[in-house]
Amino acid sequence: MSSLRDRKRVRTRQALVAAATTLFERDGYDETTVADIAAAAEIGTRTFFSYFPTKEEVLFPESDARVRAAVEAIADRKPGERPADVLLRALQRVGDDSDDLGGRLAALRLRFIREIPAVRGRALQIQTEAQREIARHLAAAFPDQLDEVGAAALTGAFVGAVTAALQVLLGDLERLDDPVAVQAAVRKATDVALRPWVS
Amino acid sequence: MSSLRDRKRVRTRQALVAAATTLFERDGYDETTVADIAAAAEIGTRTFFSYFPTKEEVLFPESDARVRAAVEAIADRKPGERPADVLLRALQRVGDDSDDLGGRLAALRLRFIREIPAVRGRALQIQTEAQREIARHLAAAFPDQLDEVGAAALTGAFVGAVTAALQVLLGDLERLDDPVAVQAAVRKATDVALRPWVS
DNA sequence: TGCAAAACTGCACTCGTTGCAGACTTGCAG
DNA sequence: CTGCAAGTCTGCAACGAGTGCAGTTTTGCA
Repeated sequence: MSSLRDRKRVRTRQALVAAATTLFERDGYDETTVADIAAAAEIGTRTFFSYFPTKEEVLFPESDARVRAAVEAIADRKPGERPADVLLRALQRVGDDSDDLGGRLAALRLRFIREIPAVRGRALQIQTEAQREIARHLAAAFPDQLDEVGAAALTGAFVGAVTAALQVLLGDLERLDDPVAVQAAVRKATDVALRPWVS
Repeated sequence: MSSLRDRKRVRTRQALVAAATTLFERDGYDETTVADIAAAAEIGTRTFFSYFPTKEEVLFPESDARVRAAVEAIADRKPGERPADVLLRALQRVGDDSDDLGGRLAALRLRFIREIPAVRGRALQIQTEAQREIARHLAAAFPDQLDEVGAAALTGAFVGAVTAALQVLLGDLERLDDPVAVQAAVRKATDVALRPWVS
């Protein structure tokens, strides 16, 4: 049961994300201090760190939602599908999921991943962890065809290909805040990167 | 020509890396402050930052050597080789190169990549940049068979596969400071990950 | 209503990192 | 060899992220 305590906690968390989004949009990442964000959400500076362990983290709330989507896709496999097919479907579902919350946060995230090393680093870490988690589930789903290492290699190849392609495609975009263009880039990246396996 | 100024600068830089290595081994990453490293190398704390932009960076001197090796391998291609063949050779050469300087720094690096988020993040960034550079050269080497996006996807797939496999294999190792075991893991990772392409 | 657990907060502190300004070195032209 | 311009080294002051601590408030539940 979600007690009052829990609901309040969720509300405060969302308030922090909202406040951070607005401030980041207006002033930029480095120019916005944690104290600013906390004040805008009407909590003490110290308390911010009981909701998010670092300043970057506020840009990645719900980073596990995508993983859950992929894991679901693996669970939904039909008999006879091969590992690569399942993985392909899982990653496509993750891509579709990327029209994130409202989009403002997502746009900021893309921008700061370009601009701020600390944010880029965190994003890469999250991706790496997600990738490992997916590989684990994939290995579990095909115990006779994949060991842990093989599953990791396969997943790494797919994710690496899509990510690298996407990076080039997004690099040419000047406006990251146009969801249509971003979505198109994501789709094209998966298409190009995974074409060799679809055949 | 390397003037006295330049030679001195190189020497100081090496002194910093050496001092950092020793201190990191003795006290750990977080417990060693930049001031400690600077003092051990007999320079002012402020001056440290004119040699390395951040504390992490001291763990990655010469991060471009590996890239240069790969680029060379691409340049050395024989007529008739296909992009995947060339890339394969390039990555194998990078792997062989990994019995780094003396090995102490390399062992520390592996350990801290596991333990310290900031170091892990930086390592991933460096890898991403290296990957892009390699992709650019690959695209330039095969202008009629690869565009920028395709080259990035191919490179991303290879590097992603090897990295993910390596991560699993190294995860099972308890002693990162045994160069033989690490080297074996690297070799096995490339073998497993790239087997599908070798056929 | 009362009390224990959990949450919130300010305070003081450490550390990485930066801007600034002054002192010192080196390279080179005369 | 002398002197000047450029490059280097340094301490100092400051800022922001992040943490441990201790005291206060709030909430859940008996």
